Amino acid sequence: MTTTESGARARTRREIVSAAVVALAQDPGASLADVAAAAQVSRTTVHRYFGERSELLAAVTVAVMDEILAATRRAGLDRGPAQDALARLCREYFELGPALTLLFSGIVEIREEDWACMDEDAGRGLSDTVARGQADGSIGADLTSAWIEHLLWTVLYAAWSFARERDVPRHEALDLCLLSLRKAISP
Amino acid sequence: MTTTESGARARTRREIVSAAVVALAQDPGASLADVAAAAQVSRTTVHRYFGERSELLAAVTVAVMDEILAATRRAGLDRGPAQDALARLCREYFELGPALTLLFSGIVEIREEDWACMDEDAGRGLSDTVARGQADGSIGADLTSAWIEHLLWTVLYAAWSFARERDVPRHEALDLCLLSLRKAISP
DNA sequence: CCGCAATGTAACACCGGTGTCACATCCTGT
DNA sequence: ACAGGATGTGACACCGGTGTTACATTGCGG
Repeated sequence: MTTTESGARARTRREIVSAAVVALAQDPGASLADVAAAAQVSRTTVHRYFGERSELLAAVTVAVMDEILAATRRAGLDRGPAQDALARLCREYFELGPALTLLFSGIVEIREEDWACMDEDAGRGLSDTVARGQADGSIGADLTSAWIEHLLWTVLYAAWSFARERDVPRHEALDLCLLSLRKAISP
Repeated sequence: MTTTESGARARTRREIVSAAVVALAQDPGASLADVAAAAQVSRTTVHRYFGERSELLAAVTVAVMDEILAATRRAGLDRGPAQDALARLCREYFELGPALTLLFSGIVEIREEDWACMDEDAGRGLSDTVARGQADGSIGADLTSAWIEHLLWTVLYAAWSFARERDVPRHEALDLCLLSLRKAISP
């Protein structure tokens, strides 16, 4: 019955959202027409699914949050030494690509409460891992944990943009990132 | 004779440009009306001085470049150990504030050739200092110099935004930045 | 194969930013 | 006090993005 309809609608919807992620990452001022073109869809269709621009943005935000949540889960932060866990997290986040750009450029804003909610759900988040590392001495206590979290995100984005702008191979940029980060947060 | 006229015009012009720097740093999509308001000037006046938006943007770019150039000169990169020189550079750049945001957010684009030209003029730039440090062993050779430069800018901006978003005292954010950076690029 | 859902096309009004003007006002140096 | 430059005010046309609608077309499922 509605299986088909739901299937078709859901597919188009996903198509539009993921096109929006890419388009907005490339150009923060991308118009709905741009997004529609990227999704190989009429502008009218975009409006049919999302009505207002802000609705699309909201959907994009949710999509990005889902990606982050999944990546965080894959990283398995509670396994092994804290430094290794953070390195795994970086590798996962690095693969997020455009979503990472969106998050970092502030197009997508994630509220404090949502972060907390995600941490809850992801089997403990970034902040706990940092705290764990500082507790067992594998991560330096000379830096605030808040700063370390901020630093991780920033250096991660640095690596991503480094690979994108200069055309350095991605794995190379990632290695530089991991090395720098490990040195920066070591005791 | 034209001393007065020239003086008045130059003052207003500077006022508008510096207001534009602040306004654009706060909101990348700031309208000319916003800039005019920030400069306490009529929108018409802005047009009188710059005609098109792009002209204003160009003027802003020049202003930012000048600020960077001056900051770089003040840092005196050829004095003392490379690590200290880079720390001094960070301190100077950190004080750039909104200009730093503009530069980092890509609103202001500086072409490769202009960077080179500035380095020439600033008594040797960032890249030479990194190279010097790597040559004398005070900076690790495990990281590419290109990456270290990229990292420095990024971590600097991280500290700036860290102080701005969370309301951490600026000097505190700067200290965290300098410490992280020193550790990251040490041998 | 029929029918409905999904999509496309075209046109429209609306809004905000832009760029330009004419005219009024203010301020400053002489 | 006067002349001229600098600025403000209000108005205008223009453009691009937005949101809506009516109607045509396609295509998939029953």
